[in-house]
Amino acid sequence: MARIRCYDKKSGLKKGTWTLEEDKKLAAYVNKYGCWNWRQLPKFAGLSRCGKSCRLRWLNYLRPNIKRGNYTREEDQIIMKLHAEIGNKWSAIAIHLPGRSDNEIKNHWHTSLKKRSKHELTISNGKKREASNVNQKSDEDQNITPNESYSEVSPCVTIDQNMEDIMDGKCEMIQEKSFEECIGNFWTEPFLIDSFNSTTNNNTEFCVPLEVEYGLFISPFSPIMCYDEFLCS
DNA sequence: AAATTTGTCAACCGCTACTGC
DNA sequence: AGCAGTAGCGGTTGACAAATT
Repeated sequence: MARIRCYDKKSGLKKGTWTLEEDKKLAAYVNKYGCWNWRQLPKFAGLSRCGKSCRLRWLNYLRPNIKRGNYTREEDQIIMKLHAEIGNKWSAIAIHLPGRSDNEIKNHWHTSLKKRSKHELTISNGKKREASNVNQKSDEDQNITPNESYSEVSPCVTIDQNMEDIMDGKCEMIQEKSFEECIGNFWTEPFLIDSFNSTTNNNTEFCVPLEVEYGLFISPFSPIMCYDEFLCS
């Protein structure tokens, strides 16, 4: 859902919906240098956003292999099961659903699963009370309320295609690979510096802090590599 | 066709945890 | 131990679209 774009007059920072241009800047910057410091990052990436906003946008929308679209029955079952066990620990639940962000899972819970969960609980309690010998429907039937169905194959799409659009096809993006498979490609070149003080990527000029510029920053996903090593490689 | 209600979900906000000094 | 800066989490908001009246 798009939000009206606006500026926070106090901080001068932009709020609301992210534009394609902003997505491009953020994705290109994080792809190249990693998230070395979310608070400082927007300044260096040329974004008028707060670090929190950038972090959220990256984690929920731009990071590689993020899934979008309908949830599979299996995913729903996992969410409901884990929620029954651990409650609103969305980040913990998200660990069990690769490609889904905690925010998305939380939204999905509030919009569909909560109701369904209550519905199932009611049915389950009713059946217990009745203790009838009526033929029970299969678990599958019980788990799906009318008008709801799941496709055999997940209709989910990863964000990769969207990222391709975002990067306008000019930046090498990961496609059709799991995040684990991609980690190498994705993070192995965080220090490809076009120039010492700035770097240009798709008409986007970045500023880079010295720590990052000289390879002192260590991406959590990349092997340790200092600038000297980079030169030697 | 217009008005109203409901559902969805991106994004914001406030709080806590963690880390380094 | 205390403080400051930062990251991460979960609750909430609000814009928009779809459904309903």
